[in-house]
Amino acid sequence: MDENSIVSPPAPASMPLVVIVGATASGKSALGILLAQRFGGEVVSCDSTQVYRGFDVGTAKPTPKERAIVPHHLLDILEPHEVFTAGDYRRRALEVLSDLRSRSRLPVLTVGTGLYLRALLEGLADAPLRSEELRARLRARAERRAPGHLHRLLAKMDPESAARIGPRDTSKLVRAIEVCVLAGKTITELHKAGRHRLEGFRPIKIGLMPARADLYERIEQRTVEMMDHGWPKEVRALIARGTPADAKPFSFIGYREVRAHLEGKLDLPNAAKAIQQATRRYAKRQLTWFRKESDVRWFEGFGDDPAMSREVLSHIEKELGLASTGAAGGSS
RNA sequence: GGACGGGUGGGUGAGUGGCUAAAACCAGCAGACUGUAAAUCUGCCGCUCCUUGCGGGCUACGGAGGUUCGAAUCCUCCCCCGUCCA
Repeated sequence: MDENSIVSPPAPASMPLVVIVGATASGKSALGILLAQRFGGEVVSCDSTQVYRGFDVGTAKPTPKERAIVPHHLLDILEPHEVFTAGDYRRRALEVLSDLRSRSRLPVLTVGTGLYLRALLEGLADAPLRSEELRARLRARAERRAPGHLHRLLAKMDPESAARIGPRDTSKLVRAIEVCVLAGKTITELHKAGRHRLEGFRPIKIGLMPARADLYERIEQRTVEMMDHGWPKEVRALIARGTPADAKPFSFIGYREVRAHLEGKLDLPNAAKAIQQATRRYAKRQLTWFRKESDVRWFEGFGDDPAMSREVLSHIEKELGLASTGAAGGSS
């Protein structure tokens, strides 16, 4: 239960950890399965939406068939009403990694959520957890006062982060103030104090970067497929099961549109259009984040493209120090 | 054939003589982001030149002319779209 002392094996030897980053629909899942299969590994999802039980189609969660090929972790670990944060992800992922280490299985991280990966690899500052009460108070207060109130408030407590955060960025302002109030220190100070980064693992990061136009095309096509393959039915079932309308996963891309459609507020073609657009923008934000990620070996294509997966395989073999046995003909 | 209404930058759409390369929104592009991150927020967004500046030049509001120191805005003719009347 203690968040930083997950079992502490005596000086664990560095173990490889494969990390696959890429935008949504770039083929991470397929590649992850292939790599896990080939190198005796297991897939560890790093995705803020796939943790929710029952939200399958719209989150492009690996199917039962895929999950039968190779074990998957950190999928379906929460009920829809539960709150989950980057810190929670880190704790859960550390447990999984330590389990895989003890069984000598290669972890293969499929990463859609950049913040979660960073939280795992680089750690988080030693800052207080979120407080729903405080947040509610802050937001209520912000609504009563003139615009810019939170920003001015933060400027008094922590001028440095106030300078960094935009006056309209309520989410980040609230967190910065929350930290000050709860910790009695500024978020700036806490960040300077450092973070506990992941030890005992050697990340091998690969990135999927198909051409933008191809990615967008695939996003559009995949949205249509999801609509045809039971997305509305899934949402209807969730509602019937009594899932609260304000449950977090209902605000994920697509779920809000499908709901609106089921409620007769949006016709199917327009719902699909809205989803495709939101997904494209999301993919773009992911790429902005991943481009900054250090030490990523980028591959220009989709993860399920056979030619490309051969390239990735031989790259990983090299990284793992295995003799290149593939028909691809390993060379340097 | 006649009567109205309308044609504005990738889209929607404001703008009725100078403060307009032209509001706003969308799309697009780029970026920030250490605990709700599929979230939240920021910048750019006609072309071009340079000594990158609240800088210069060019092009632009269906087309062609005209009025005016000055026009997306006024006038004339033409083309196209919508509605209505024949």
